[in-house]
Formats: sequence, structure tokens, C-alpha cells
Amino acid sequence: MFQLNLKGGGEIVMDLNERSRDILRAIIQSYISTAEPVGSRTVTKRYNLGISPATVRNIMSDLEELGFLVQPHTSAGRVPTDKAYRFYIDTMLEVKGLPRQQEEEILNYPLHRGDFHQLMQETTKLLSALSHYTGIIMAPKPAETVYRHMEFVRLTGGRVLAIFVSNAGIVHNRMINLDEDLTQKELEKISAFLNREMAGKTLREMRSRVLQLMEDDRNSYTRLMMKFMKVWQDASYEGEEGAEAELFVGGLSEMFNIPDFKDYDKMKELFIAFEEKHRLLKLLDLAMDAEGVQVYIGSENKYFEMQGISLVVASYRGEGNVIGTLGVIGPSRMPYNTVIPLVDCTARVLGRLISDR
Amino acid sequence: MFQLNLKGGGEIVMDLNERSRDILRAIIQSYISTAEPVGSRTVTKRYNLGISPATVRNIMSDLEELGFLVQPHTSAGRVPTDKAYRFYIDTMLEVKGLPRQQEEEILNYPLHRGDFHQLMQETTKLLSALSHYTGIIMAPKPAETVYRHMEFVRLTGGRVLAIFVSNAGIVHNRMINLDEDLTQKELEKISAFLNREMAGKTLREMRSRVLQLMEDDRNSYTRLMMKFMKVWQDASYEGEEGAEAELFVGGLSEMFNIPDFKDYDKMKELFIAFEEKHRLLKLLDLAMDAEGVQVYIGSENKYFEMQGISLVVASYRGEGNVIGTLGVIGPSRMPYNTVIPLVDCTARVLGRLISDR
DNA sequence: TCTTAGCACTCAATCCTATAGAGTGCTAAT
DNA sequence: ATTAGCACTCTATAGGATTGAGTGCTAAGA
Repeated sequence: MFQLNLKGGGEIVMDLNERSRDILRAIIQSYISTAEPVGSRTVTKRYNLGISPATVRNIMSDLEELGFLVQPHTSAGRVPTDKAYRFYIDTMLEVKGLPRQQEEEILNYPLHRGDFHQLMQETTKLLSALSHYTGIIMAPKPAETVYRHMEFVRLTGGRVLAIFVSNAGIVHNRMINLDEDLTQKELEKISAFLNREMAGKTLREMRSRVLQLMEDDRNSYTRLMMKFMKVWQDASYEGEEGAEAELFVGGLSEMFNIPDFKDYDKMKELFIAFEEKHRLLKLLDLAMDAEGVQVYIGSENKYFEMQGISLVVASYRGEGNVIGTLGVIGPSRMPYNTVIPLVDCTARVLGRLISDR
Repeated sequence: MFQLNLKGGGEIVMDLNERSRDILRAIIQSYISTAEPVGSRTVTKRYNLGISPATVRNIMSDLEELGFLVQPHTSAGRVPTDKAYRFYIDTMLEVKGLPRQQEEEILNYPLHRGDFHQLMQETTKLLSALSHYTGIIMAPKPAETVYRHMEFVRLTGGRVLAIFVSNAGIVHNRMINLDEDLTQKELEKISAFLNREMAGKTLREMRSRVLQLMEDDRNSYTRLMMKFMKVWQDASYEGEEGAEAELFVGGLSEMFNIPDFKDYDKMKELFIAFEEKHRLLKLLDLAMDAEGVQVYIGSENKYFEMQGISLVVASYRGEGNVIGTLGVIGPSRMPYNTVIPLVDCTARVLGRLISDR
């Protein structure tokens, strides 16, 4: 079906007895569905555990001491901590497959239109529409994309546009300002040479090959390529690895429907964080290597740590290789049992669409 | 210096006497700088008009009757209406050139990196950073772009990627699923034919030329082109003219710093409106034809009408032609005298950058 | 006739207080 | 070990008083 690969899962094996686990589960589930602090009476009423509120109170007190619950204030019920969510996801969550209906909805969503950018944008909207949270996608990184076709096009004023096309139909381009004036004929020769020598390589790989070629002779071919490589590096460099990746965000306004964030300043903080795209990208990059769906809870990760916010992320493939990641960002109290398969399914569908749309 | 072309300007010539105009100006300026309703005493204290609060009150009452002012409630001062802003901009605004320092800042902003998408994105950030509002840009529309270079690239599984490059180095692309399997050699022939026959045409123009050619004979050339045209139309069509344009937004979080919108629900409404990009695009499209800077106040336009929000928009050029528009979106009480030249200057700089970066 | 001082009036914002209600922790009984 | 009972805590809400900004009107003055 699908695979949930748990970040740090299994490391912390808590020994809670059956009943404590039942109560913790009940509290988490209740809080996920209502967003209200959960009291002892609520637990006994809504979940038939055959014990009295007083007993529940004693156990809740223990759970608080263990760091699974906190009280917003003395006379309120209790709320799960990040630790509780982690424990819940690692040991208690039963993730079923996606309901037939939602799968249909994903498959029927009009994702095929337009170019690659539009596909990415539409996919964030799909993620958002089905999860009712905000959808995010990290697009394939130029440096690690395998290119099939390359082309240099001469523009006015000694400018040359380099266009690189991947197997999956992703197009990347950069403008190069040339000192010498090459004719379009010459550029075509260079393009032909590149396509012959370099097809199936990533930029990283091309770079070392070009350096190798340069040792033999320094002709227009290699000079243009080196210029291109330099332009590329200049454009990519922002002091951070992975900064050259592109981030797409969709359904931002869904954040306003989440009761957890019904606060102006919290919202402001959140939107400022969204504009620091490189932080989110760092986090999305983490999920590149991992198989299956990852969940990052609250302040578990240092790149986008934010009280009460979690991310559900999965990598997607194009022509066989993992080329990016996608996911959903929402409150830590999100219904993981439905969001996880949703993200998983969307990643698969996107992969299929990229490989043969 | 620069030209402010006023939407509907001059039509409504209000005959207010000198003093009424002075007071109206004082109220608007005061409100722009403080965001607080303006009372009669404030006017006499902050602007030395040599009249008493009582007199001001009488005139304010008249101005209210004329529709220039409203009171939020009985015991509050008065606030300018959209009509007042319009009048202010049309007849009282003195727009100076951009301060040397800000011009420097625009010229020094690192806008040259990366591809065209990144350039657009960075420019919205520039607009936002200098205005402290939200920056928006409508990218060139494929249908009206003059292309210099066209290329069909064969991918796996009978898919063909069409790549079109404009004089200004803008790259548009679309995926085409072909029934027949053309070799890359054949595609190159078609590309060469296209570049010979169609260079310097817009998509619109190409379309009619292809239809013309088809009457003579229906070979692979024209069939592929027609398929491409169809794919293009499918992707562009969303029931709305101008829907195929792309919108870039930067500095959304600035909205949270504007006291006018210090309200959760107002903010929610605003962000939902931002996600309906086609509405904003419609509005930005309006400014394509007009020369100079346009100002759209509050509910003056039907595409993005929103209480208390205005847009300052200018078109930008690439290789001589107007290819898109850009601007700033903020509260109606924004300091137009600085924002207008800022938008104007940014449009010029972007145009220059596109034509020779 | 225009201007202005004076005054009563209105209304939002703020603060204070009382009250209700949810939930806990502790104790004693089962 | 469990649970009923009860005192205690704290938030949220509503009502009421107070303050202050600002207006509109009136009558006197220029």
C-alpha cells in the first residue's frame, strides 16, 4: 500500500500500560477533532473505557509528568505535547488506505494543463483542497536534474540564453552575457556537441566533464560552457545548500480556517516564516533521501520550528529518480490518518504525471 | 520625468472653494500619515489654516454631504472616502521625482540572478521592500509575446516538448502528446521551418499563418503546429481572457503591518482574494494599454474591489513593446506621492533589465 | 453674513466587578 | 486500586460605570 517511514520512530519505546495508552489515544483523538483542551469527564463520556473521571484524572496527571500533556491553565483540560503526537504517530496510528472517493478526486483533478510551473502550482492547490491545509512542493533542483536536451539561443546584444530540458520535460534556463559574439550557427554546433557528449548527465556531472575537456583545448565550446557554469553558480549561490530549489505554495488562506491560529500575531509570524522560503526548502530537502511519508512535528526540526505546526512530506519521482518533495503544512493536531495517505497518493500521482503526461 | 495618467481624471471637476480644498487636503494627509480618523481640532492644530475648529466642523459637514468624508461613528473624527482619494490624486497630488537614495536602492537591488521567473519574483520583493506594501507583477502573456526562437524536443513515450523563446529571453513551454512518433531529426526540421517562417510573430499571428499554410497541404509540419496550438489553447483557456498570464506576488506579510487591516476576518478576506489570481490579473491587464502610472482605488474597479485597498500600477516594456504590468497593493491611504514614482521607476528599471541583462 | 465660543449630547473604548462554568487535586470511603 | 464528594482555581462572559474624543447646535460677535 504505502510506507510510513518514521523519523526517529522506535527509538523512544515508552512503557505505558494499556490503559494509559488508551487514555492518551483518546485525548489526542479528541483534541484533533475538537481543538479544545480535553478534560477527564470528556474522556469518560466520549470514549467508553469503563473508568471514572477521578481515575482518568490520576492517569492524566501521570501523563503530564511524563511530558505527554500540558494544561493551558489550571482550570482547563489538557492538551497533547509534540512528544505525545510523536508517540501517537510512531506507535498508535493506524493509517488506512485512501478512501476510494478521495483517490478519485485526486485522479480527476485537472493537473495536466500548461507547463511544468503550472503543474507544480496546480498540485499545491490539489493538496490544499483535499487536506484543507496549505500545500507545498519543492521543484526539482537544476544541479541534480538529468538533462536530455540542451540548447543555446542567441539573443540581441551578445546575450545567449541557455535552455536545458530534462527527460521529464522540465525546462531550466539562464541568460549569459558573452564577451565574444558567436553566431547562431556556432551556437548550434555547440548545442549539438553538448547533446552528443552530455545528454543524460546532471549539471554537476557536466561540470567536471567540461573541466576535463578544457585540459585538452580551450575552444569556444568549453569557454561558453564554463561561462554558463559560472553564471549558473552565481545564480544559485545564496550561502545555503539547496537554495536554488524552487518552492511552490498553495492554499495559504486555509490557514485562516484553522482555529489553532485564530490570532493575529500568530498568523503574522506564520506568514513571515512562509516568506523565508529557504527554511522551508531546507526542511523539504530532508525528506528527499527518505523513503515513504515523513512527519515533522512542531519544533522537532530546526529549519521551520513553530509552536503547533506540523508538516507531512513525501518525495516524488520523475522518470524513476526522486526529483523533489511535496506535502502539507498544518496544525500539529491534524488528522494524520487521512492526511498521510493523501500526501502519499498525491506524490505518486504527480510522479506518474511527470513521467507520462 | 514621469507621467501620471489618471483613470477618469478631469471628468469630475469639483468646485470646492480654496479653503474647503485646503481642509480636505489636510484631512487626507493627516489620515494617510496616522490612520486615525481626523477631528476638527486636529486639523486646526496640525495645519495652520487660521480658522477655528467650529468653522472646520461646518466645512467638514459640507464635505461629508458631498461624499468626500464619512464618520465611522458619531463621536469619531472623519475619514476620507474613495471619492476623496480620487479627487486628491487627480487634482491635489504633487508627485515629485524619486529621492536619489531610493533610486540608488532600486538600481543596486540584486535583480539579475537566475531565469526570468526569478527575475519576476525578485522584482516583487523589491517593490515590497521599498514600499512596505505587497508587490505584484503580471508576466508577459504567451499569446502576445513575439518569439525569436522555437524548438520541439522529443521526450520519451511519444511526448514532445515545445519551447518558445522571446527576444527578451523569456521562455515558454508546453508538453504535447503526439499520436504519431516523430524522430528528433524530423522535429528539428520542423523547428528550423518554424524559425525561418515564424520568427518575429506572436502566437496569435502564428496561428493564422499556420491555418493559411494548411490550406495548401497537410504535412507533419502543420499537423504538429496545429496540435501545439490546440494544446496551448486548452492550457490557457479558463473561461477568462488574460487567464493565461502569470501573476507573481511578493511581500504578502507586509499586509500584517498595516494598521487598517488589523483584523482577523478582514485579513482572511484579503488573502482569499489574493488566491483568486485571475481577478488581480484582469485588473493588471487593464493597465497594459495605458501610458504611465495608474491608480485604482478601493471599489473603483470591479475585478478586485475591496474596501480600503488600492493599487498603484504601471506597465513595463521589453525590447520596445509593453509586455506586462507591475505595481503595489496597499491601503487606500497610502502615501501616493512616494509610491507612484517608486512604481514608475521600478517599471523602467525592469524594462531595461529585460532588454539587456 | 460669516465666524466662533460654549455647551449638551453621543458613542466607543476601557476598566472594574460579579457570575457562571469547566476542570482539577485532594481526601475519605468503598 | 478506585471513586464519590468537595473545595479551590482560573477563564470567559456580561453588565455597569467612567473617560474622552468629537460632533451639532445655538447664540453672540465681527
